[in-house]
Amino acid sequence: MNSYPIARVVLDVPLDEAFDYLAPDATPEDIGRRVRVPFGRRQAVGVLVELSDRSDLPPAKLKAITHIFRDTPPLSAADLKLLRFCADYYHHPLGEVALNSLPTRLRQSGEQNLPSRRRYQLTLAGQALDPAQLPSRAGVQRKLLALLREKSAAYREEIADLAASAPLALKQFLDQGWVEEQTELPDIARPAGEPPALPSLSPAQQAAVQAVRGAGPAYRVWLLHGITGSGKTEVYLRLIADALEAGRQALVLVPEINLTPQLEERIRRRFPGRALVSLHSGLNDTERVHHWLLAQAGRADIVLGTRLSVFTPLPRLGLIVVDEEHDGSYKQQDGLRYSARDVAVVRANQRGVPIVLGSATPSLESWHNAQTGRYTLLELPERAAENAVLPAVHLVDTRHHKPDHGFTPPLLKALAARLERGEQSLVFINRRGFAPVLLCSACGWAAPCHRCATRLVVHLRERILRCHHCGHEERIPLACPACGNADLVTVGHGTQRVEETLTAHFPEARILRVDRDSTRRKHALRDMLDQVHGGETDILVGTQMLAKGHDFPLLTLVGILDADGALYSSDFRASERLFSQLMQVAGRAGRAGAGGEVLIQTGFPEHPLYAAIQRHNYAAFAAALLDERRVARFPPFCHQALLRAEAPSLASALDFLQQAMNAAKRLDYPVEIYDPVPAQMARLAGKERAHLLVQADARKPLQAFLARWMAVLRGDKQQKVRWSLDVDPLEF
DNA sequence: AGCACGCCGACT
DNA sequence: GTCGGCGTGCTC
Repeated sequence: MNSYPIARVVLDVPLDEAFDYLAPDATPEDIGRRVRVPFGRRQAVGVLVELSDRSDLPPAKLKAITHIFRDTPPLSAADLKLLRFCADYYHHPLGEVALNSLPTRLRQSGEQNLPSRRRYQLTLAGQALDPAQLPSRAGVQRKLLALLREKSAAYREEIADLAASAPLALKQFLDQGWVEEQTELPDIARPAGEPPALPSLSPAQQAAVQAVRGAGPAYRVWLLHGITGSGKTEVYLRLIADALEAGRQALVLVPEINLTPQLEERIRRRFPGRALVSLHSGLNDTERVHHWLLAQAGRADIVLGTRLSVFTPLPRLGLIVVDEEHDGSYKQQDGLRYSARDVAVVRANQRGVPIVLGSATPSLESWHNAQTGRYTLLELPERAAENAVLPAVHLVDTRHHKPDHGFTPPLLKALAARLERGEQSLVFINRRGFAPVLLCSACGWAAPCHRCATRLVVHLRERILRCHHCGHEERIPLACPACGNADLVTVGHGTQRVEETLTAHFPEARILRVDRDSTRRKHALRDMLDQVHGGETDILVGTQMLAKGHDFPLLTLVGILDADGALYSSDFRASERLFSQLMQVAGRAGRAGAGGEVLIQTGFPEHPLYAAIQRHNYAAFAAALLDERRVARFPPFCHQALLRAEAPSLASALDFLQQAMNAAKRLDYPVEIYDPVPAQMARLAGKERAHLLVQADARKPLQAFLARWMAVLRGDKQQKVRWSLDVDPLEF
């Protein structure tokens, strides 16, 4: 009998407690291990988080653990500490946090399907075997014995290479008890070859690398601010090299977009002989668990992945890099609504390692932290590539230059000039489809989505109306369903209409549209980008998708249509996002020697956002936005949490929130509690949504309040609305 | 979240 | 007479 007969187990259920089980043979080594337990009528997989010599439950209620999975290492104390932090900070059950941090294969109760490689070695009996005892004609058996003697262990493939009948000989050896089989986690391919010659660093890059190096291996947050093309990646690579040199692992986080492969290739080439492992949505479950296990075993040197990989166990962690730290995809928008960037900072702190947050347009939160000295700012002010200059940004005032089908004469002229010179252009419009509105010219009816509080977008090519929020599709009506008028008009522009307009203007041009619709096919985006790089395209029309990462050396003009919408949005983060997006798109122009040009069509050319874009002046714009936020007491000058509710009717959602608000006020904490309001997208996929904002000047009182409030809300059993808490919300 | 049990409507 | 609707209650 063990001195710890009780195991506390957390499970993937929305219950904020651990469950006690009898575990007579569990040892402290098993803390952090996956276990299978009976739970109600079924078996569930959980994580053993604590051992105890007693339970508060009557012994009759205790069931025994079914199985402790000892085929993989347990989560370490450090891993569990990070998961506990997330559970506490985001007020989410530890079991859900822990189980969701594991690859799906490990959430299922299988130890049989893990990637493994079979290895064979001689048993004592096998070692004692005299080859003369083998049948005289068994040459293959002799060869096999010789191989196993020489190598002490051999993989199945090596044995198969001996002779066609070698596997049979192996089976005979196994049957005789001369050989035993073991399984091990397979390695991954490491690139061979010499490290490439290192590119020389600009003075700013050099200074950044030296600063981080000089500070040593301790925790510190570095904000690497560098415009597109300033060579942030090269700085990451030098710092990763340092970490590897010191025998540590590096964790590199990237946004959820399709440019991971490029970065992966670049890192792989840079570190021959090192094991780089990726964790992103393109992997299947087997690859994912394989990579994860290699990281956990300390056999992967570099882990490159999206949001979820921030939780990957890394015993030798020495450096964290968060590329494009401002990117919204680091924030999970359902379930555990964590920010991988923020969790990465906490993790670096817990592990005592440096973390580098990189961006051309840092989030105002990070920028503010750099201004106040919590983070250390590293600036890369110049483009690193030789001859590379920043594109000239011009504003085209649409009040003077009237757009025809979305295009002003100056933009058309600029496009024509590029065509003449054989250079590429990019027309950016952040709206796919043909037109955002189908309007009845007689009664003003505009095709609505019946499940969302939004309008359907016209997709003329497919002859359908599509909701970009819930995916609902319907045929384009022939007449207005409200008044019967047959004159329905499309209003506004999307990528399809822009493509059509350009084709009409430049019939000889090779035009390529790149958006979610045109790249739905597998590898479509890659094929299209190859076309662009091969010079087979004259004009690119595209959305956001084209803004990120991709290099277009032949591109010298970027035209931006319809960006004004975000200028006066009710979302206080809209202009921050627009700025970041425009900086990124503008950065596509002129990465090569030729100075690029950016034309922005706008009805508000005097807006400070555009002035800042023109001067490529992030710092000035950030300062202005931070002033606004300070005055309005918005983040980062306060800390927020949003209670979100979803119900069949808006009234019931608001009613629930009203009661939650009353309960919150009774708790009497120094936090501000706002009235419940409908969400910005009040109806989504048939569900009415509303929320309630709470905010405080400091994290501590907010957190203390949230803990009490959640306990009250969870205790109140019968609510028919679905609700969730969003700490540090980005979207309203 | 599952997965039961439990008590009221249209059907082989 | 049953199959099945989802209300409500529990899971160590």
